[in-house]
Amino acid sequence: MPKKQCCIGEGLKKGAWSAEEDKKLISYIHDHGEGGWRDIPAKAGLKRCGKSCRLRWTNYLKPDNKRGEFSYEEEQIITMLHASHGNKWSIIARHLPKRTDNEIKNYWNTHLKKRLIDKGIDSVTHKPLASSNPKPTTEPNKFDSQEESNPDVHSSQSGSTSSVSLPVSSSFNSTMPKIRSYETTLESDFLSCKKRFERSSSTSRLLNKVAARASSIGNILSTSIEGTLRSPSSSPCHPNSLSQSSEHMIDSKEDLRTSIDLNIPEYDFSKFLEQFINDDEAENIRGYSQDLIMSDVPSTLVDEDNMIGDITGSSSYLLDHPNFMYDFEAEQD
DNA sequence: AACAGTCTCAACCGCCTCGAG
DNA sequence: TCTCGAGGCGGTTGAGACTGT
Repeated sequence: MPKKQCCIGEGLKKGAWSAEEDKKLISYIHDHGEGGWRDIPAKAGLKRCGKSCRLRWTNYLKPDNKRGEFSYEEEQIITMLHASHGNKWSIIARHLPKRTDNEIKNYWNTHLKKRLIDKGIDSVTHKPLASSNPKPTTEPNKFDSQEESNPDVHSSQSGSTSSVSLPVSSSFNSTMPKIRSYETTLESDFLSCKKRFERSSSTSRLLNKVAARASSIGNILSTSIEGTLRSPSSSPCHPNSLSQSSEHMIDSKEDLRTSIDLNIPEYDFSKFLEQFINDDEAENIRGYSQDLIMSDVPSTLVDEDNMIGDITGSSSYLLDHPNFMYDFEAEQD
């Protein structure tokens, strides 16, 4: 039997869908449900191929679809997942149930990819571009002369210049200890971040922002993963063990949310990673953290209120998805 | 106002996967 | 085991919107 070719036929229409066509398709799927796409055009009175109908429905007409601006939280998730999966848009879309892979793909290509490149990060590997410095942000950053909080970070700059980008491109691995030595012992809740901003100069506010987000994300991850480590029978890299141990550690999500451990003194995220995770995975997580930091708004536009919201948003996602890291492995397996 | 260049994103293309027979 | 076809997927295109001159 000769293979019936899709999308090739007399009088099949291409290009943008009209409102009338949309109406016919919606009406048909409402009455008969999804599936059997090959037969839908004829039954619905459309001069389109079945594939075109399916794409139109899934990408645009489906009522579940969330459209419009991507939230900061969504951007963070996409960036993190892209660091792990690359251009596997369908996998990424599964973590954002109301977004289509096509929409995510478009958003990546038109916004997020450029943003990473502008920050000096390779949009494929999610690592700092080796041979080039990040492009300066739209406005130059001015390091205050009184800035003393983190001289190490200053030393990474060229010294005399007053126009700098975030001091991360040189190497996130080497930046982490600097951030930690600056002030990563966070207090009991996110509001402590705000206190620190209030008493800091513009530059240290910027550094605080970087440190706070790195610490915050690190602590969220550690709180989730430490549950696994403390469970005597668990294997830290096994997806099931995490959920089991989480039950022991955390009575409810709300408990976790309120007791999230921001009191770990001299918290050493890098060391923590080395304890239980292989080098490649540790590298990936550093990559996620770096992306979270670097995908921020231009560094000169520090908005404390938004930042607190951003941290909370990113953290909330991780709280809601305690198996987040392990889902990657499960999917890849 | 007119034009050119750039950006966005819906839609298409072609290949791949997987289940049915 | 092989073939076929439906559906899924990622890359690419191009029309329209937007922006700058």
